[in-house]
This record gives sequence, structure tokens and C-alpha cells, in this order.
Amino acid sequence: MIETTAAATDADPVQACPIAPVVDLVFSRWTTPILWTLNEYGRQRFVELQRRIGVITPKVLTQRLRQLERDGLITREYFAEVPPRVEYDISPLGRSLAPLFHSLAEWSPNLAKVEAARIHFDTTQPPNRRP
Amino acid sequence: MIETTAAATDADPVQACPIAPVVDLVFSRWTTPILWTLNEYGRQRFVELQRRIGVITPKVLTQRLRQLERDGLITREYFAEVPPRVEYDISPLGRSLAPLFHSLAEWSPNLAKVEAARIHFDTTQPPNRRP
DNA sequence: CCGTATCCGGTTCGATACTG
DNA sequence: CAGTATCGAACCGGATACGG
Repeated sequence: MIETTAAATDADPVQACPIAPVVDLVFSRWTTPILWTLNEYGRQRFVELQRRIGVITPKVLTQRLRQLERDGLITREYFAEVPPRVEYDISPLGRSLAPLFHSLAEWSPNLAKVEAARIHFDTTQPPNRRP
Repeated sequence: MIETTAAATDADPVQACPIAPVVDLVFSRWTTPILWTLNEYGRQRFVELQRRIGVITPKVLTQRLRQLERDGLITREYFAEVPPRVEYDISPLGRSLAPLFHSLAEWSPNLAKVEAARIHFDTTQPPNRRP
């Protein structure tokens, strides 16, 4: 590596957490719903995505779709019709994330424990300082 | 379900992406490095975490630690010594995320493909509009 | 050592309006 | 239909300083 000091080595975020790059890639804002929807419902066009995701504005949806296309996780196909039609789909690389989504879905029942932990924390730990 | 209109059903973000709550919980900013470090290096104190993670400020680290403690993913133990000592550790619930982290680590070799896709995109797709 | 308090700058998001 | 342009606002997150 270029950095020579031990401090720099310790301070390297990737060193501290090797999975951080993957997280940034896959779990950035809006990327999860987009990939999930494409993986679950298959190839679809812009407005379908927008309606299924629910609240996202066209601007932000476009931004995220471009990003995911650039990263090779989704594909975009343009049809020069009137009215114009664009179809998005998940790519093979994007589909390779499916097991990951499956793991996440499998863990989701534990959310009940999280909710219980929050209630416990809020009822036992006062908002002010704690020893 | 309680919602009766189809529009509301379609617009429900959780409906659109059931794993979104888990993602928000586990992959919020800084939570991944914190959980990873605790899971990898075991019980440690505040400054150790701070040095391993690298660049995080005490304020933000405290915020995220509190959040994770409240969610039941980590534990905090205070020792009334001089100087005071605090030790954090991953909880059983937090440790149940380990397979997830493992899946992420397994996927990380694909980052090379992402990098290649970006280069391809940047060299073939002009910055201006595309059909 | 382990935080908390305050200020402040930058990203990012949403709302809105408009084009091909 | 599928975006793009512009604007304003909110939300972190970092720097700094201080307290138990």
C-alpha cells in the first residue's frame, strides 16, 4: 500500500470493515426497494417502478436508476416509440444479490425483538445521563 | 390488512420492499463498521472502537452506539473506576447478523465486476442525453 | 476516559414546473 | 411516457470546546 504509517493503516475504513463497499453499493438510499422490486416483479418500465415504490419522485428515481445501471446491477432498454417506452430489468450481476435479500428477509422476524428492546430501553433508561 | 384502497397498498413502502426495515436497522450509516468491528474483534471500549473505525467523531460514534444499544444489537457496560471505563460488545441478537455479514463478504469479489461496469458505462455512455 | 453541547457547512431530498 | 431543470429546505455529519 502507499500509506506507510501504522496510523493510516488503522484509520483505513476498508481495513476496519471490508464489507463497507458492498453496503454502500447495495444499500444506498432507494437502491434496495428498486432492486427488490425488479427482482420480485421482473422487467418493468419507469412508471411501474415509481408506483410500486410508492413515494419516490421522478428525479430521484432517475438518479438511482442511472447509478444502478452504471454499476451494472440493472439494465435499461429504450424503445423509440410514441409514446416512448423504457424498460428496466435486473442484470445477472444484480440477480446474484438475491440470496442476500433472502437472508435479510429471513432475519426480519427478529425485528420483533428489536421492537421489544426499544421499549425496554425507553422504559428503563431515562433520557438524561446514565452511569 | 387494514388499508382498504389499492392505491394505499401500492404506495406502502414496506409492501413494496419488505426488507427495507431490516436495511434501515442494520445498514444505517456507521452501524455496519461498528457491528462488524465488535463481531470481529470482540468486546472493546470506546476509544478502541473509535481508532479501529478510523475517522468517526466521538459525537457520532456515541449517537450510533446508543441507537444500536437501544435496538438491542449491542450491549454497554459501565465501570465506575478512575478513569472511567466503558465496554461495548455485540449482543446475541446482533451476533445473529453474522451470517448476513458473511454473505456480504462472499459477494464482495463481485465488486470487480462493478468497477468494470462503471468503466464500460463511462466510456460508452456520453454524459449528455442518451436515447 | 467517555462522553455532551453548540454551531455550522454540505449533501441530498422533495416539490414544482417544464420538455421531447 | 420518461425524464430534466431549478429551487428551497431538512437532515445529518464534522469541528470544536467543554463536563463528569
